[in-house]
Amino acid sequence: MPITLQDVALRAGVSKSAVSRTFTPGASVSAKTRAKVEAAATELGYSPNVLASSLTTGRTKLIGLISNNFANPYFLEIFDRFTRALQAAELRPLLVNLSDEGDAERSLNMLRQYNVDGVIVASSSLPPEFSNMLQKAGLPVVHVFGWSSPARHADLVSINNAGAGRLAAQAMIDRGYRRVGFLGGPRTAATTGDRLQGFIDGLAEAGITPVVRYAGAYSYGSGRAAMAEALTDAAGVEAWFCGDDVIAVGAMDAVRQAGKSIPGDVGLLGLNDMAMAGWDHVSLTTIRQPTEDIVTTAVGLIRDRIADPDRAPQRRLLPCTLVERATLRAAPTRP
Amino acid sequence: MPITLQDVALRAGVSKSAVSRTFTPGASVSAKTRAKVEAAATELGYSPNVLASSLTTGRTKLIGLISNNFANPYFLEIFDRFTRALQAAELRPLLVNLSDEGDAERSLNMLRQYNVDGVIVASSSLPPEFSNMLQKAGLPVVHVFGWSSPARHADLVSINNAGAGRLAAQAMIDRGYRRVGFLGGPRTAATTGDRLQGFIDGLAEAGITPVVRYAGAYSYGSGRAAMAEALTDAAGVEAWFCGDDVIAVGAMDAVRQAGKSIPGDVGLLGLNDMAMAGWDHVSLTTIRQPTEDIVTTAVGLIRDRIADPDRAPQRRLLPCTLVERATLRAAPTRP
DNA sequence: GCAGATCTTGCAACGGGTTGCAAAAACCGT
DNA sequence: ACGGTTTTTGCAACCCGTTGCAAGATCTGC
Repeated sequence: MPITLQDVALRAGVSKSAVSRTFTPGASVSAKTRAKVEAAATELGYSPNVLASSLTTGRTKLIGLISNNFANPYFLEIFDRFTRALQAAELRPLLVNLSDEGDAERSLNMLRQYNVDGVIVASSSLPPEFSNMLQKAGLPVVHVFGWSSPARHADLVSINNAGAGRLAAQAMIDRGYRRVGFLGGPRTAATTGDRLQGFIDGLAEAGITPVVRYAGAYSYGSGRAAMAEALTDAAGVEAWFCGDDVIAVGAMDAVRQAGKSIPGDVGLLGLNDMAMAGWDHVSLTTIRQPTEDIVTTAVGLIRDRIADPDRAPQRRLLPCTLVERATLRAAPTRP
Repeated sequence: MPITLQDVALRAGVSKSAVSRTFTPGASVSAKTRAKVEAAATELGYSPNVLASSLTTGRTKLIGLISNNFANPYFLEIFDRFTRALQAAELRPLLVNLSDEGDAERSLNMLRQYNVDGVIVASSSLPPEFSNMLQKAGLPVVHVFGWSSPARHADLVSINNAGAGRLAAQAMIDRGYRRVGFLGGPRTAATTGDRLQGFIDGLAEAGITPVVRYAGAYSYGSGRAAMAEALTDAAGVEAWFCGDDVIAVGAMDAVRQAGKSIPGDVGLLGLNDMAMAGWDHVSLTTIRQPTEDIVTTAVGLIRDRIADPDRAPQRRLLPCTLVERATLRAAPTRP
């Protein structure tokens, strides 16, 4: 049923090789043959079978896009951008949902079965070991949205999490908050520790030590539950730096549920700047990740690494900025 | 570098065929050979190359998952469920972002190049013609979340949109609303018309004719803008049936922005019941799509159609239910 | 117009599997 | 132990392209 190289060759009255070469950029074909082949090809509606060609070339142009953050609206934006960026680079995302534990082995297997050219691990909560495992298995991988300092195997694109923590600390200090809390993402997430450390360091300059709590997952429910607990548990805290916007939104509801006002009674600072953070009723003051940059950088890195699998692990840390909205009280304007 | 069938055959001291057959369910291999092969395979860490086998079998176990709804948080849930359901069926989602127009042709081409076994079009705003085009090109396709009555080519899984419209009408009537509006999704979306028709029909029984407005897209911004306009434009409306939850959330903010209360001054009814609809500060009264059912049904259909490409187009319409929350006033309890 | 250099082109082998077919092996009943 | 079945097995061709190689065609310069 589908048109093959053979069919086109026959129709154009040339050999298979000639047809193959017309579709291979940089191969040697005369203008005459090329014309004949192209005519025949469009006539027949032929498009080469990538998978068959991958057998000999070893390239499938398939990129595994792995994540386990399917409860965090921010990741819809991530997927949107990644799919576009990959498509623009003529690459195809094979989406892998790693929400269910224990699939790591099977996923690796799968990715090898499909001969993916590379893997993008887009997750803040998958352990670096996972990326390293893939990398060791010979797959080019770039890890996005995670970072644990010692890991030096897979390529990495991330924000400077410690820097973001310090930025958050500065925002708190500028606004005169003294009793401050950190409501991190999952304790196991590589990023959480870095953010906390930066936060602690930044606050230390003002002689402040933050209260520390964790949400169990990057989700509304976890943020809400964690904050509900923290409100009785650590009642005196004036403002919380949340490890993620969706956690912050959950926290926000817990605060309101408790009858307190934002930012009057409790201040909240998020991280990500997902679209929803800008919605009127959310208006979350937050630290923006340069999502677009992160994505294009990641796609660039994966292409580079595919081209040269042996080069040293790369690391790109992109800067964040504070986005002022309505969940922290205003900073006093300086004269 | 990667282990091949050949390697395993050599190691196990059998022919390639024997190895191939041990990995083909239902093929004829003796227990003895199978044991030898399996031992050799695990020893070498072999897993068959799906792509190579697809050459002869014609099956890639790749499913194109196409959408253009990347601004609607509901679709993160959709992707989550689809990826899981497909993975559970040993199928792999090749994610295609069709947000940019004009890619239809290229996408078809791509899907053919990758020899996908089938396509799931998960979109309420892609025209049925798109699915039909794929179907005509010989790809098994099931269209999810859309429905236009006359289309009878691709398989379809959807809710009964007209029914949902009537359900919405009934909800309005039950609560004593008389001046009612419909704030649909994009005018071009297949579903919008059906929902409106059902809504109109349902209201007609009570002698009510709704005001009709449309949002330009399934997004917060579109819902907000459309409602902002409608508030001056159609000021007397007491309650709106919104074509989608995210539109309803946008509308909600527009209403509040205008200084009106919900549901006091303006009632809102959504459709989907995405996770966010249940968040405290949203608490959207909405019509629930049985998402899980829809997804498993769709995956079932695509498997069936792959098995039998020539069977008549199927259509599965699943029932919706009303989820009572806080954006419509309470219905008077009947004695 | 010709020898030599440069392009094009087709052949055939290859990549990693699958599968029809016939030969070999294991089974059966007596 | 033997003929007849039923299974199991290996061979070789095939799936759809790619690519090294050598032969054929074209182009150079003189």
